Amino acid sequence: MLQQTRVAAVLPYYRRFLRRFPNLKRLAAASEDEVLQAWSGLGYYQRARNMHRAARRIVESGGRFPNEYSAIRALPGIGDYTAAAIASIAFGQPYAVVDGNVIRVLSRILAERGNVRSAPARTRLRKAAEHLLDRDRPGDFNQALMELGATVCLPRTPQCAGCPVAKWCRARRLGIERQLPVRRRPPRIEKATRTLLVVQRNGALLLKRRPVGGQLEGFFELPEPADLPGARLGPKLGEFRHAITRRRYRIRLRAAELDLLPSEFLWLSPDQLNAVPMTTATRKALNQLAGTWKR
DNA sequence: AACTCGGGGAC
DNA sequence: GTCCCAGAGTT
Repeated sequence: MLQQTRVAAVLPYYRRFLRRFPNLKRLAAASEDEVLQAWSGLGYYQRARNMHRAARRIVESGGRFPNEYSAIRALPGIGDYTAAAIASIAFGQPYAVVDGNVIRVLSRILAERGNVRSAPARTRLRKAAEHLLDRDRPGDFNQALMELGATVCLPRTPQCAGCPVAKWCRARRLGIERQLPVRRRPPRIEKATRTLLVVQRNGALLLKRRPVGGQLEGFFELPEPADLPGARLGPKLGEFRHAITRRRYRIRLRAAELDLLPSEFLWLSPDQLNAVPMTTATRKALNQLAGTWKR
C-alpha cells in the first residue's frame, strides 16, 4: 500500500484491509472484486491485484510467507524496494531499501548532483545505502533513514537545525541542500513529419528566407507545401532525419512545379547557395539531392 | 530509459 | 498549479 503513497493516506485503508483480510489464507480466499473494493480510493489498483495474486501463490505453495530475499522479490508486485523492506524489517536480513526518502537523504548527505532518475546516480545511492546499512539492525536502520526523510530531510524545506546527521551532510556544508535531489525529467520528445519542396528553374533552386525577428533570422531554407499553395507536387526525391532540441523530424523531399512566381522567394544558383546562411535541414536536403540534382 | 498507473496533501 | 509520495511492471 505504501508504494508511492503517503503513510497518512494509507493508514485508514491498512486498518480496514487487515480487519477484512486478517491473514494470507483469508486474502487468498477472497475474490479479486472484494480485494479491489477494499482498495478502492487508494489508487494504483494493480498493487491490489498483485498482492492478491501473491497471496494465492503463497497459499498454493504451502502457505508460508517466503523468508529469503530472492523468493520475496519474485512475488508479483514486489520489486527491489519492497523485497528489501520485507527482508530487513520482517526477517532481519541485511538488505538496504532505496525509496524516495532514502534517495533524498543520501543525495544530500553525499551531495549527489547527478539526476537521481538516471541509472548511474541510482547505483551510487544504492551502494551508499548498502555501505551505511547497520547489518545488526537492518530493519531499524532502513526505517530510521526513511523516517528521517519523511520528518526532517523534507523535499523543499529540510529542517537541518534538527537533523541528527547534519554535521556529516555535504549538501548542507555546500549550502545546496534545497537544490537536491536533482530529478530532471527529460523534455518530452515530439515527433513530426515535414515536407520540403524542391522547385527548380534554369538550374536555380527556389528558397525562402526566414523573416526578421524570429529564430534563425535571415537563414535560407527550402519551402514547404504551406508556403506554396499553388504548387503541383511531383515525385519524392529523398528522405532524412533532422533533430531540433526536443523535436525529431522525418523530412521528405519532393519535387514541385509552379505556375505563378511567388514574390517572397528567391532563385539561387548553386554558387549563390554556397554563399548564404542556410538551415541545417536544408543543407542536409541539398547534400542528399547532390546525386539527383544537377544544374 | 521512458511510460503508466491514482489520489491526496503540502506549498 | 506543481511536486511528490515507504514503486512496479511493461515496452
